Amino acid sequence: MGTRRDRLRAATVKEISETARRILVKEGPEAVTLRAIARDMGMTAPALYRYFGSHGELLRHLVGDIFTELTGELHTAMKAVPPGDMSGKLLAVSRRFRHWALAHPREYALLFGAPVRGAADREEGDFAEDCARRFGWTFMALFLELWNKKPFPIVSDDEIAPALRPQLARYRDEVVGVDLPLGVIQQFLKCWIRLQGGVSLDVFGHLQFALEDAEPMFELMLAEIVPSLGLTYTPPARD
Amino acid sequence: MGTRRDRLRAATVKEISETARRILVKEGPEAVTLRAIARDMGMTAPALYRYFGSHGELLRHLVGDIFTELTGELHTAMKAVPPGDMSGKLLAVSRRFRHWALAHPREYALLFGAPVRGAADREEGDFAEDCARRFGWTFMALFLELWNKKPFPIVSDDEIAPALRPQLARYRDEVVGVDLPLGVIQQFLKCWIRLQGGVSLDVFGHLQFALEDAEPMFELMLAEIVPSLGLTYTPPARD
DNA sequence: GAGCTTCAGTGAATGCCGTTTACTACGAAT
DNA sequence: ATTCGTAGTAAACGGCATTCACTGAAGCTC
Repeated sequence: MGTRRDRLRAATVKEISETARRILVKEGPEAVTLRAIARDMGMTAPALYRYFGSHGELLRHLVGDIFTELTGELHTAMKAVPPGDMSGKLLAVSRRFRHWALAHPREYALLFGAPVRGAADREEGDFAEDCARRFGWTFMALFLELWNKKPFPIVSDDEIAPALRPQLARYRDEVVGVDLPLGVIQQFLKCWIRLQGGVSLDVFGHLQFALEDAEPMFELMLAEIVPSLGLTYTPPARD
Repeated sequence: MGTRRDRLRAATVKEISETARRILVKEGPEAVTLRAIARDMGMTAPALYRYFGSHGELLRHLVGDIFTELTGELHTAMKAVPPGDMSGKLLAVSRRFRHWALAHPREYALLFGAPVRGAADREEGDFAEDCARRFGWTFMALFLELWNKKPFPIVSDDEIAPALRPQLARYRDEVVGVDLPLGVIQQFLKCWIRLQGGVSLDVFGHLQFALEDAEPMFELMLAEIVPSLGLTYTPPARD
């Protein structure tokens, strides 16, 4: 498989990805056109069809790359914390997520914006889909570790809304694949929704009507979430 | 002002808006092109420049219309509740917001999606900007009414993050224009961020990795928010 | 090494798009 | 009745994704 042709091909795919990424960062998602990419590479647009079936497919590949990068960031942040310090890990991951999002708004929009673009027509067995799943796992794994090491308070199954139970059970069985009380899943989703919901509003500028810098509100949220998981909140380290 | 010409002109503007809206709903934001609108109206695209300075301006007008419609919806929901029932009002408005968002995902994306499109380059004194402000007021007014009628527990100014205080003060003075403890503003933002954050994730499909119907999670959120405002949560009425 | 195949890449074309320009036709105002 | 403002048009420009027929070179087979 290491034939010369294959290596050249892989190199070109990589160059396309990097070019697309550069355009995305510098000029925004709508500027990531086949022609622009080809122009930057000294090629013509139709040549890109040798590597990607369509503009959308290229974008989806880009989405996958970005998901992978983000996942890597989060793992890095987690590893920089002493293994036993679960509060530290959760805070580190959450803050790194927000930080990455604000530092890469174009990329964040592509990953988590409204799914109107061609980038969103993810299909089964999709590269981007896999990367997104791995990304989701990062948080889930952290929650599982926390639950295993030091169970946090949860509600019993019959305190969960009846309409919610089968959904949580399905997610647990099909995606998580670990035997857990439904309350753990519910708690995970509650936290994740607050976390990502807040970050999305911030990145998309929907808090600017009131706030120039939403970090204190984010910390306020963390200060509420973290104790609800039986952990202790610590303010961010000074820079 | 009531000249024949003006009336015809206003009618055409209205028809353009309606056509754009219809295309938005049926085929998504990227299909709302000048040519498509003109085609649907039996015109040619350049004619639309008699009414809007550019594609972006037309979209911004559309955004304004939709904001106004949404604001109207929320007011309607509020009026359907006995005037003294503050819990009822808050729940009604919140649920109606979510309901409208899920029933109008294309419109919601245009209003609250990632601000990449030409629709987002709002300028000062913009029509869309005004409508957005009025929309924001709907919730703020509800909060003010609640605070005046039955003050909810808030934190004192010195318990608020120092970096947050001037921002909250600025928002209070410049936008709200009412003398209030900063804690009220902070509480308002906390609630609003949770509310809109959750709805956005839901509408944009970012909860589908786990949930098919996120309503129970939304209700769970309301059941947490409402008591924090000194109100009592009531489950939604059966259909 | 000759001949055949595979494949990266091109150029031209199609049909979209926003926007500009020059032009026409008509209603209103003088 | 003439003038003027204006709604609308057609044609054009440049940009877009995509398709198709083609070229040329690298790789493989005998």
